[in-house]
Amino acid sequence: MENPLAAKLSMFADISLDDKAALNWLCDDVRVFQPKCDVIKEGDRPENVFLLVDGWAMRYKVLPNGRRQIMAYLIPGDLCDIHVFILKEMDHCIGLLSEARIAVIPKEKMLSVLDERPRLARALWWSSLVDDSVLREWLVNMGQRNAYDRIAHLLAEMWLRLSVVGRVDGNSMQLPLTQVDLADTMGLTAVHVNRVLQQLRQDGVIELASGTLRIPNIEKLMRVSAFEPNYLHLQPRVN
Amino acid sequence: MENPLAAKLSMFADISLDDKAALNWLCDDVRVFQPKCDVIKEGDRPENVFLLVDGWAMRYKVLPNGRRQIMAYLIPGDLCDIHVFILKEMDHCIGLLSEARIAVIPKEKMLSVLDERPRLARALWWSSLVDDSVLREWLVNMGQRNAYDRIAHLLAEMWLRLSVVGRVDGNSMQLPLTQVDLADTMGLTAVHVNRVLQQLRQDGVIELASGTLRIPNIEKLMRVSAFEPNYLHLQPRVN
DNA sequence: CGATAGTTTGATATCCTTCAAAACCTGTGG
DNA sequence: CCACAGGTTTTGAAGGATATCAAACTATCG
Repeated sequence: MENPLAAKLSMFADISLDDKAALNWLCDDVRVFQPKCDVIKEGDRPENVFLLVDGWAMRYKVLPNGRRQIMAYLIPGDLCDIHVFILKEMDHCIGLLSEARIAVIPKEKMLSVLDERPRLARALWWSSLVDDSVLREWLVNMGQRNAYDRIAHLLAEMWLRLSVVGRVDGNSMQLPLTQVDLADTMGLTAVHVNRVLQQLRQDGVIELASGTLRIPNIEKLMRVSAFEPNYLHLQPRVN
Repeated sequence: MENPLAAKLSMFADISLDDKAALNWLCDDVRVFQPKCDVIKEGDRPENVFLLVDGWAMRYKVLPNGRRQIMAYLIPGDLCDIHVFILKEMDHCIGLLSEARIAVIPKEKMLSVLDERPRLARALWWSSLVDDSVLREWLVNMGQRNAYDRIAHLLAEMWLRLSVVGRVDGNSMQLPLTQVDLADTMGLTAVHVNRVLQQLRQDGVIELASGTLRIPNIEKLMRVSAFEPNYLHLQPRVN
């Protein structure tokens, strides 16, 4: 399968064969991690950059009172901050939602590629600006949408992001999230997430069971969530 | 008054006199803008970077249904994305909350400084990573805290950020926000913000009137909001 | 096949919203 | 210097979305 980062970056720029080779070189140390383990912990001072090659991860934070907020999902092709090592220490954790294959990239290696391949550097810049944009949209989601629209919006976003990296198969995709995960993402309780999901199923918007999400009608999902894809900055609009 | 960006960056690294001169050179085109006007609009393709020298601005988005979400406050020393021009178009607006003095920096100028002053480039990198971190914390705030804690937390954050750039005078600061602004920031209604502010006043946590916020006891504010300043990455802890 | 994680259900509580109106500012023009 | 206009803050009453608690049900996996 193609390098998912190359797939994503080619939404922004033409990635040459040389660039692809450089990306593959970055990914020459791929390790397998078990689900539920933390790749980076709050307080760490990371010396490497991680590139998720396969599987799902999340950024999250646990408050003193025990509540957890998930702040981002990382999917194949996502880098965990190209420049983390600038900060003195991590202010949040990155944990795995599924088994994952992760490329471990020493910072020197990352920096050398950024240095020698300006076109790639620019594309990676674009990618991290898009990550910021996604984060802002999550804030909008939490602040301005009710539970139903909020969950629908998240599912639509993940569907689009996954399709860019070839992880959508027809009208279904893997969704390795429990209802508790969804709750901690959306600022809701698991109980309420459960009821909303039932509603979404009843309305024929989604089919969700045993880790597989089927979207019978993407337009409908987009419509009910008032989804505006511009914030994903996929200029050749997906779909 | 000192360049507020230099003040902020020196929280991260020693900024040399040369670096300061470079920063001042970046800021040689300062323009005055009136409150409530938009500096950048959704859909724009900005060719300049803006540095807020004085006043308050906000990032915000207006949904199709008319609801507004404020996603960040910009205060003196804040850049509106050092690399916006990489994106094809803006996905949100930047509007002014007060009269403001803004340095307009052509992208070439910005890029040349990043190129020639690696230490400064690194410090600006740090700054934009901190901005991301703040955004993530806002998500935590929305998702996991109730209205009272949420507002207290925001006020604590702004107090710290403003003190870094010398905008806190003793135990008071300017807060050019209406209760509607606060509501659109926190995902609450203005009515509820009003009642929570009354509660905060009653509890002796804040004094807020006519655009001035007084915090009689910072420790108390930090305590009630369970404020953990690590996400601001001010290594020599302020206070 | 029992243990454990995840999902579903019901009943009740609460936080926050909605709507509507009054009171209060602040600036402006007469 | 007053009056008026528009934005902002405050108040009250009532409704709704989501939380909380507790228990049952259902998968999944060694």
